Amino acid sequence: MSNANEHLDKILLELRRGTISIGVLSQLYEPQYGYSLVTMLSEKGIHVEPGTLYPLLRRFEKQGLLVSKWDTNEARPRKYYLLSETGKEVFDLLVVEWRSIVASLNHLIENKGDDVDGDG
Amino acid sequence: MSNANEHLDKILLELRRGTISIGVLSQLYEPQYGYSLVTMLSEKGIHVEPGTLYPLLRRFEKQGLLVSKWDTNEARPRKYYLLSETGKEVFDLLVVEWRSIVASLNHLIENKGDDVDGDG
DNA sequence: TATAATAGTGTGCAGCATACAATATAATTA
DNA sequence: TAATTATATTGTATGCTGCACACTATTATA
Repeated sequence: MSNANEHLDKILLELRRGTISIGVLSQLYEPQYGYSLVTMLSEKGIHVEPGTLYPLLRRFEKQGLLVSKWDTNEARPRKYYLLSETGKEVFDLLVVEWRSIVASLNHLIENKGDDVDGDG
Repeated sequence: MSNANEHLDKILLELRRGTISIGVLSQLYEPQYGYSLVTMLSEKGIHVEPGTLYPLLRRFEKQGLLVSKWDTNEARPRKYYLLSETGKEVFDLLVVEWRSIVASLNHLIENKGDDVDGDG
């Protein structure tokens, strides 16, 4: 008990979840394949499990946010994903909303509980 | 089709989800009751459904992050929630991680897909 | 009676994590 | 050469968590 970290991990899990989509989409202005995304995002501080990423990529493709094509010229066949036009629109809007969320959250965090209101 | 907004909404839903916890906890350095949190957070840009908040508050209390007490002196009985010591620890750590996530995400967003590496 | 304030519950659905399976290549060893 | 291991690469199935939505319940007030 008193293991604050356990609860932390759970909340963080939830917190990171939503950020995966935006992280993945951000990297697909140029074609990438799943495996490269996993390692690349990991290097940049976004840890994504393969078992999370692959279904995500497929879902996004199904939704029309991504397009894919197999490259069988290389040693091993790789499935490259790329943002569609719709995907770019979605990503742009997503970024706008993301910034708004970050702003709201930061505001809350900075005046944590301090009940500041100008109308006194 | 081509309704980018539908997919956007889904991703945004996921994105906001994780932020609810941190938003709620941030407001509980001083006692608040559920209903006031809903309206207060809403004013500050974090929309939370009552059906989301109440279970969340109870879960957090069960996890020891919050403590609660009924105030029956006022007109209607209100259940006030407040951060416990553990809750404060968790919140502090949460903020640290949150900032880290924001930094990573912002970095990805800014160099979206531009494969910039200094070793080139 | 109707409405607002306040708290609570139950169900459904989405989606990540975990673990697992499958294939192909490259490197290692016997 | 053959068997073994490691790595690259994609994929699937199941379980758990938790939000959204819709709903119920209670009390105060008009």
